[in-house]
Amino acid sequence: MDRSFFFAHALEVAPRVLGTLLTVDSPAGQVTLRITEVEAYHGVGVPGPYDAGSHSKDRKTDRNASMFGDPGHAYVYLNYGMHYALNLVCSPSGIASGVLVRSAEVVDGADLAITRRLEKRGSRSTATPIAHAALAKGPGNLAAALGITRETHDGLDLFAAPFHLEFPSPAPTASIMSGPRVGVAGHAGGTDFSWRFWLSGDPTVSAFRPGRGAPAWRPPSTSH
DNA sequence: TTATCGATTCTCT
DNA sequence: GAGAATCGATAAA
Repeated sequence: MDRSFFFAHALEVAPRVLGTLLTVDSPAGQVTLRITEVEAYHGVGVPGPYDAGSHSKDRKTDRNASMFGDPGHAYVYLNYGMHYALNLVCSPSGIASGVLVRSAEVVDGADLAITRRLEKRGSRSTATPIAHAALAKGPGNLAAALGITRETHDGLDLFAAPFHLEFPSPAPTASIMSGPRVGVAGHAGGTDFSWRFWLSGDPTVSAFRPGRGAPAWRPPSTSH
């Protein structure tokens, strides 16, 4: 796998990135993930429909600057004031396009991932052990398991330390599913895009949560 | 097993 | 000042 992989639009890259082995190194050790669930986002100036759920939907800002940067780099942002999320920047520089890594299976460094998850969770909950399949389930958990923050990893090259990418073999194209993105409300005209991709039946794929914040659009009533 | 709700802070209007 | 690409605990069933 080389950088040219990321020169395409996020929508093309997203399904192909499934199964990729992502390693992040740190002084504490390294964690390797097998990516199982992603979402595509794009911004202003990109061909295709207006993506109202994207951070770069209107213009370049301080936060989303990395999304306009070179492909094959990381875009990391803080969400809900407490969770970091990792994006893989796509498309040539100047075009905002990225793949949000939602979930993955931890294939190496599980002990370190557990430690980081428990550290972030704090002393509040003592019980509730973390199942292996849930170690990197959801964008916030995934970033926590890898030890990724905006301060330390935003804008970094994915083809240089501390990152390492390895293409899967064989590519698991046969079992790829797609559907609406998660947690993105208020799409223009109520339309959503099937820009979420995951490996069918994989236990690490995050659960779909309907009804968090009512959708801006409702189907016409059949009664009355 | 499924649904609801509080936590917590940054970003952009 | 509102709302956000979420998580995990607790309540309800």
